[in-house]
Amino acid sequence: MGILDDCTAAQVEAITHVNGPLLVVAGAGSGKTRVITCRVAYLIEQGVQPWKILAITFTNKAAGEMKERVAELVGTPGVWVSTFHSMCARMLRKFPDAIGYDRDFTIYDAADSINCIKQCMKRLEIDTEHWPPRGVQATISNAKNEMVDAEQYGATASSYFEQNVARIYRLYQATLEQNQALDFDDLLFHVARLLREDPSFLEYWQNRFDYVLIDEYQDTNHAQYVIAKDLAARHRNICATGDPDQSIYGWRGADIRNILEFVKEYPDAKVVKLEENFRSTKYILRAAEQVIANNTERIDRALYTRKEEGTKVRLVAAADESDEAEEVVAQIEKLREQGYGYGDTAIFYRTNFQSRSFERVLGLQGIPYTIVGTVEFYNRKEIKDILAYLRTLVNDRDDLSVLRVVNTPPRGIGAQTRSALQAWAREQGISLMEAVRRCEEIQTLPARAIKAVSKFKALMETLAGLSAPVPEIVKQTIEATGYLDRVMQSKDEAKEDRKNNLEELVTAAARYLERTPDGDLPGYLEEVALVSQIDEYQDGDGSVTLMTVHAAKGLEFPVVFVTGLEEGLFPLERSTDDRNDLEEERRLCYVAITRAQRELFITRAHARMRFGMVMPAPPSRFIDEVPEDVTEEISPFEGLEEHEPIGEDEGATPVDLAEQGPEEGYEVGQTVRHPTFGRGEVIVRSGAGGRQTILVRFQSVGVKRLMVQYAKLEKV
DNA sequence: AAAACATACATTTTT
DNA sequence: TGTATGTTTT
Repeated sequence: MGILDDCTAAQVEAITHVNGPLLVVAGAGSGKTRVITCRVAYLIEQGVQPWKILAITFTNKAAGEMKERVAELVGTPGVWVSTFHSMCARMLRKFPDAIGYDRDFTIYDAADSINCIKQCMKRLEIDTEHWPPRGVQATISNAKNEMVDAEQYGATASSYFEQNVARIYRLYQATLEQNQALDFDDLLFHVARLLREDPSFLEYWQNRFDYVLIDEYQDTNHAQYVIAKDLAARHRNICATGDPDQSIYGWRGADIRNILEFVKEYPDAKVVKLEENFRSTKYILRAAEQVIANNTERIDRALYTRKEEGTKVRLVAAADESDEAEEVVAQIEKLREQGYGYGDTAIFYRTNFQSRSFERVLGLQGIPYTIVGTVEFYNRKEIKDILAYLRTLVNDRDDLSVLRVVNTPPRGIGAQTRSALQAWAREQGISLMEAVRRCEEIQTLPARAIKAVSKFKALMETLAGLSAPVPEIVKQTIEATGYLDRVMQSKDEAKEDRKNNLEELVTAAARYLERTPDGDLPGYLEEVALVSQIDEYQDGDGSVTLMTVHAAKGLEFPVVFVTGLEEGLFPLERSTDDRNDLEEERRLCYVAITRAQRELFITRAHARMRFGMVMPAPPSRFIDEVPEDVTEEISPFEGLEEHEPIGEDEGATPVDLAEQGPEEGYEVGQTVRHPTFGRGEVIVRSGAGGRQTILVRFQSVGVKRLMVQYAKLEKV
């Protein structure tokens, strides 16, 4: 089986271009990832040593899949395939001295980072109410992505906010160093900086790779751009692939210009365009094209497919989010009659909170479903607690983690004692754990506290002394610390869940060891810190997949529901003012549509519960941008045979459809009276005839959803 | 130190 | 609406 079998001429051109810069501009569904994979295999076949090839992907999942496929194609492992973040972590662990760190530094995730910033703000006596640490973190993160360090930031800070951020940034950075910790942005920033400032670091890594390939180049930020460019500068064998229309990470510092200006950077670059789509039917592709055509910041392209026309894009307008979910489920059931399984189906939404209504209805109907990344496993309290123990074992200078575990579960080291420990550590210029070790020297501590702290110290020494495989260490930590006992003794309603999560953590460690037989605790912690939501996703278990549009990047499904197409939600309200933001929302919509292979539904609700209040939701402008000749409207409730009546009026007889003319219906603004709810105003209506549903805001009980044919309403 | 109670706030999107 | 965090009470 040859590498180039089944490839189009354009694909072959991209795969076989051996020397010099190469840009592959590829539309959605054009087999871009396959091209990169084949190219890597081809290079090896041409005699390039596998370990001289570096391929950078967007997620760890994509990296794993690519590695596997290359091994299948040429039977050679050894290609370095990873994400920017994982790659940088490995580079820094190789030369930790270059940044003045230990080899076993800790990686802080976003939550740790915010936590740390919060503490810095408290120390600086900066009001965390007025300036949320989350916002400060985002500002610092952006600066790092632009490779602006704390000093530079301070030098250019003009507003009062910026000046305060500069102070926080400085202390935050100093704290990170003291804790031997790096946040996500540091991983990139330090590597990018070292490549520029440290000649030996630059030389080592430039010589290490002959070929550098970067997938999803449209989503690289400035630091990533610098890293890719500098790594490839010696051999100039850089291959970037991407689709400007799928750039959806601008808010994270991704700079679409990186791909748009690739040819300026490399004037001799070969550019290959892949315009044939192998994924979607004609109707779906037309819809996607017409939507994205409304963007101005783009390279005009003509995508085409040789696939059939297919089914038209179905537009569904539901009454509210519950109705939307019910309608989606009804359509899923209907498609099953046509041979589609649950596993063929994906439900996409703009924001995570929208998953709730779908979860509820799917659960109620007993339909198997998988949510990709809502309450992330590694964000759960019990998991973070145990991970903090493990981090402490690897790097005991990480005060943040030590502080987290020192009295978890409670062991008599209260707030007083903790403050005393912290103060003394600061005074002595030592880490918190060092202060724990020397607690007997602290004059201000009462004997009882010293006893408790000493016990903690002994516990940590026991754990640190374990030389066992990673899953065993995790298990020991959960048990020896008394954490599990504490959970089981508590009256916490979720204690069984917590126990299961802790067991799952041991299993996860075992899986890690299987993948990485020589893996150790530091390696496990690094992997845990850098897993993404999508990395956990496994298809093929026959369940409906729920995820945000962002998470859907790179995936495809036979049946796709793009939900919540409402002004203010998709596009998101805060993105509608700025044209660039709006265009990114539109690209996001384009990404969502182009995930669909055969059946595409675009749904919306007339009203949606937000912040506990029902808000009217006008249709998204993106719906108008889908041409009418590729769409088909589905009236609500179609296919839903048994719709539960609202209220207890079991005896109500359905009104014959024909008997109820449009003049019988309710209009928005109509005042009505209900036997139990009293007076109210119609705020939303949907459906027609006997199946008309209205939302009524009652003076006494708030908003209720009523079906006109069942509710005993009278017009006032 | 833990439970009971109160209130604030959330909705971008993620490595 | 639901969760997360803080405050009071025991």
